[in-house]
This record gives sequence, structure tokens and C-alpha cells, in this order.
Amino acid sequence: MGPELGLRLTYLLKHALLEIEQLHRERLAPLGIGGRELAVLLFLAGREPGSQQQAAEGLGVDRTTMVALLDGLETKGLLSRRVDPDDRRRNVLEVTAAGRKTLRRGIRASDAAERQLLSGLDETEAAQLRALLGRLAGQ
Amino acid sequence: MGPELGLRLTYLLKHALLEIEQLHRERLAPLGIGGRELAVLLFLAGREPGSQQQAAEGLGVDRTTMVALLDGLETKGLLSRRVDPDDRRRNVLEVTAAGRKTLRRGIRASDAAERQLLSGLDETEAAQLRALLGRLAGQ
DNA sequence: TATTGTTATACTCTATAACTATA
DNA sequence: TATAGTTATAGAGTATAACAATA
Repeated sequence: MGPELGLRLTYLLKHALLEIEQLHRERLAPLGIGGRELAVLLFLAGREPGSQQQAAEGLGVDRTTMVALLDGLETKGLLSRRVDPDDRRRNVLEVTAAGRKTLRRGIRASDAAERQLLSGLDETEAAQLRALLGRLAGQ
Repeated sequence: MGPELGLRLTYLLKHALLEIEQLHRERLAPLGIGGRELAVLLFLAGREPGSQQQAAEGLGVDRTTMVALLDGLETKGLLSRRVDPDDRRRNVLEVTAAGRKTLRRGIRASDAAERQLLSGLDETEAAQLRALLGRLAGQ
């Protein structure tokens, strides 16, 4: 574990994150969404309709942050909020048909961004990196 | 490459970065510096005295961002600015004796933070992760 | 004219506190 | 009283534009 800045884990992780975020910006721009919006669609599409609070917890963002994120997605017609009849304080979130279409295109764009970041690694190495990072995340 | 959010590379990288940043905050707090200040000290200590502009480029931050960072370090007595007599537009940056001491303690704190992040991996796996991330950064 | 450091300003992402409507 | 969504506000971190001093 050398002292050099370029060898510090924080530096290496930040470098990789900044690069993959830039690749996502480029590839998601034609779809009119950002990486955080893709993450919301990805999170919502895979489970039963839930509340904003549940989505915020699942995504690890504050519920106040979620409001603006959902405003954007709703304005673009990619998801809908409707009041939960069983608890009128809650909004039930549902991805629209347009949202599902954008999500499918977004996943392909994200896959391409990941492949580009990992283009210097072979299949085995890419899988190793993914597995090791997954274990840091406790998966 | 599955569609699930928790398997996306961006999610995994961000998770690891947030965690190691938190570990650094905890371990650097007693030293009175933040992770970005440690990075500046680390960058400056390893090379010939240089200008703010050179430091900004080397660290990958804007030169306007560097000003406030250096203000903090100078106030704490960890580095000094002096006008370059050969080009009076430039400030020559030098880490003080106190700065070098804080740097040594900071490196130990950062090493400990890295070990904690990687505590679920064995030595070989930790080295693999470091090497793979290094290759993404073009090293 | 161009460059270095600086300041003012703005934009993104994030969180805290307070409001409202519901429970 | 407590909870879900919302708004206002503020704090990091970042960048752009413009300024003074110097080249």
C-alpha cells in the first residue's frame, strides 16, 4: 500500500466512477434521461408498485431528494403518481409504457457504457472486478 | 450483465466510494483535515515545489477550486505559499514541517480506512481489485 | 496579449426543518 | 401524535466569467 495518490483506493474508485458517469451522460443524453433517473426506473420496474418513501429508502436517497427526481420523470411521462386509496397520504408509483420503453433503451445504453469502461479487461477480469466490488457492497 | 440496480457497475463503484469516504472522514477527523486536503498534501509532498496551477492539474480539479483548498491548508499551517521570484504571478507551494507530520499520520489513517473497506477480502483478492481498478485508470 | 491567482456567481447533489394532509 | 409528501433553505463540491497583477 504505497503512499502515492494514484495508488490510493479512493482515487482509483473515484476515477472509475467519474468515467462511467461521463459515459452514461453521453449515452443517455439521446434518451432524455440522466443516470439517476435510469436508476429510479430500474428500481421501480423490478418490484410491486410502492410509495415514494419506499423508493427513497431502496435507492438510498432522502425522501426530499426523491420528490424532484420523480417530478422530472413524471413530466417526461415516464412514470405516474396516484394516491393510494388505502392510505391517502401515500403516492403509488408506476412506470408507464413509455417509461418501460425508455428503461429498456436505458439498460442497453448502460450496458454499452459498462463495456466501454471495461474495454481494457477480458471477460474473466471484468467478472472478477464485478464480483469483488459486489463483496465490498455486501452482496 | 443483469438489469438489476445492485449489479450495475455505477452502483457498485458509488457504494464503495461512499463507504471509503466515510471511513476517511472518521479516521481523519482527529487530524483536523479532510480527504481532499490529504490528497493535496500527498500530491505536493512527492515532487518538486510547484505552482497552484500545476497542483490543480495534477489533482484534476479546477484552479479556482484549488484556491479554497489551499486557503484551508495554509490557515492550518500545513503548507505555505510564497511568490515565485522568477515569475511573480506564481505561488510556490511547500508543505511545512507540520504538514509533513500530518501527512504521515494521514497516510496511516488512510491505510487503515482501506484495510477496513477491504476487510472481507484476502490479500490476493485485495491486490487483484487494486490492479483491476488501476488498469481502468490507465496505469 | 496571455497567464496566475483570485473573487463572484451559479449549478448540482444532498440533507434538515417546517408545512399540509392524512392516519 | 405520527407519517407521507412537499417546500424552503442551506451546505458541500464543482465550474464559468471576470478582475488585478504580472509576463
